[in-house]
Amino acid sequence: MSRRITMSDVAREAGVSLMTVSRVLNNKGDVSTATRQRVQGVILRLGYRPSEVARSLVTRRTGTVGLVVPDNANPFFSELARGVEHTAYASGYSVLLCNTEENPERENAVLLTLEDKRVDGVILCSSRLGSEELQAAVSRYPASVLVNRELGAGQVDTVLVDDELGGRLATAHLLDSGRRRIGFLTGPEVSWSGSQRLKGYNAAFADAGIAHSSGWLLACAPTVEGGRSAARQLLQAHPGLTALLCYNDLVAVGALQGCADLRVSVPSSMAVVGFDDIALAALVTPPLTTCHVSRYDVGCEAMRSLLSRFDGQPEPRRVVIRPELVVRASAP
Amino acid sequence: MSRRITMSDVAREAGVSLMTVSRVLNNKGDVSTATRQRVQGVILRLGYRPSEVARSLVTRRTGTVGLVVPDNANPFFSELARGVEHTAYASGYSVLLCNTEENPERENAVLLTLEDKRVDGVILCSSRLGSEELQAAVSRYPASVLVNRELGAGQVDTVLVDDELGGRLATAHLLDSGRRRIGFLTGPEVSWSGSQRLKGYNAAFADAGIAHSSGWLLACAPTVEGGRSAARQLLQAHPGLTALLCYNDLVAVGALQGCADLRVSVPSSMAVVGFDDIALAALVTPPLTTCHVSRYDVGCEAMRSLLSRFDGQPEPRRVVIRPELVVRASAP
DNA sequence: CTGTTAGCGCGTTCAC
DNA sequence: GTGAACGCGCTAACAG
Repeated sequence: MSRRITMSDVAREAGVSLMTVSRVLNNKGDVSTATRQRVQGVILRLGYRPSEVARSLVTRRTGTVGLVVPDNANPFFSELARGVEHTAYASGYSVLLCNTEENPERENAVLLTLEDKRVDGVILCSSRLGSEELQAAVSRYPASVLVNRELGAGQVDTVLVDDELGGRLATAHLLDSGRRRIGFLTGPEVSWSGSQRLKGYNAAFADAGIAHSSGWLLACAPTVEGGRSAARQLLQAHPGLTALLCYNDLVAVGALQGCADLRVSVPSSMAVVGFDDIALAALVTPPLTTCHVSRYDVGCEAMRSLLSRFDGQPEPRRVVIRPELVVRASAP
Repeated sequence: MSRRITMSDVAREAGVSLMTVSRVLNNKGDVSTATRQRVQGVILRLGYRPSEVARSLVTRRTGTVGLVVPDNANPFFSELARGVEHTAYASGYSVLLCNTEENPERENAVLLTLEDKRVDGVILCSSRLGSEELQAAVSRYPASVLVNRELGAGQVDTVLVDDELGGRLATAHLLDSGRRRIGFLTGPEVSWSGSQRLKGYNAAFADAGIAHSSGWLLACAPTVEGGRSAARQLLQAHPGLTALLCYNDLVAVGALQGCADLRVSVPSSMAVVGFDDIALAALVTPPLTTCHVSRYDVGCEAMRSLLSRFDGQPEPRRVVIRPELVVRASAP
């Protein structure tokens, strides 16, 4: 590769100074129409492209935001990423994608990288970090948004799914349909959203004045396999259960399989409810009853919070997205 | 936010010159153990983090690669992105994620942005650009890899799925099972992989010495909805078809729905075969026969090609990934 | 072993 | 309307 064209190449070729080139590029100051057109001609002819690296060094803005997710292969986050990228692109921002692979050390490492790259902001999803660690982390960026995680009292921009409401809706639906012994595959033990859904689960039982047992709860990996093995384990320990609430749709699909393994038929003997309403949910057999959440919208909102900060808005935004129960055959 | 700590802050605090700090940071040159430890102490105490943007300006390397995909919400690309990111991370690179949304203008726009950001390389997936345009585009980066797309003769790094083989395997399997009138939902008209699979489809018929009709082909959007409506349209136009080969698994799931709409039962009256073997494929009813391709591996290989270029390897790599037919109930 | 001098490519003062 | 200086934060040559 030959040396890249620089601003001075353009300036020399057009017979003007660096300043004039800079001015036409940024539409700043007054430049006579004649020289402006001449400069623009040279820029096109030479195929000159200003270096964002050099520009960032002086403007102290990179036009880049970091997106940190546990796993981009999980449909929840890949769709969220789409929303982030779409909104970012519309405002001229780029997105650095980082997977933590559910590993806190790696989460810290990618956050350091993003700091080194001087991103203008960070969108941190489902962080597995402790509160102090997280607080310290977010304070190192010009702006940051937490998704699926709360911290302090309105100190930091946040986009949340109202998981407590979701857990309550799902549980209430099951109770309404006459199921009273409802198991709950709660996902990763440290999961914020999992604990929120558990609150909703407990609240629904309390609302209905029905007793339940903590033995009906079981943590699991947030995957199909995690759901399958956990469902088997829970159903064997508690054969009297008549429904399974699941951390997310992947776990619910696994639960479906676990039920099949044990010759438990869904929904006649066992109702299964998921969370998220990923594409899969409507397509498995039986189709999943689940809490619908538009993760594309979650991504858009998160990016929008960053943008409003970039625009000078001083107060943190707090967006709460309400899930809606979608009733399908797995829990009619 | 207060001013960031810079190298001169560290130098002043440690009582040394900028160069010495730089040297301990990069483990270059010789520094006495005493001063090295003193400097490292100051760095930790101040929480200093070198600016990658300043460093990039002088080293002319950003430690960042661009990943351009049609749609990160498509499982194929989100898993590929995971592979790219994993391999990149292991070698200290970051990934800028860009969606083209199947729009050539947007594809050109994101490629310009990546050029402006001075990425060290680009991974361009399923490009919809014309050959000349594409040639011009890739030549603007220090390194680039094409995925799911060929260009020239071994001029550029390439990772391909052997889609012709896949099309042949799938079609031959259907012919072997006694199905002779096989429709093909070919996906987007400009799709490279679609046209390759069509070659395999034609080749399998030729191998078997069986006649087929171009009326059995129909283009469609690469989505569930696209597959559903296309399947209905094709089956109504050609009621004699006994099998449907589909551009990808999403289209195949749509085809399953289209068959259900028309009261055509799968697999007894109609066999359906997909491509890619996304998670969904094994979970729908009936489970999909499909061509398995590890898109995670595709992503890893693409990034590996970039890395070998960064390491000075002059010859382009060409990786061909062979799909494997996974036989399930939709086409036994 | 350590410091000094130059830039990397661009925007931001000021003058003219 | 235009240009000459300077600096953003850091590394690559040279000195010493």
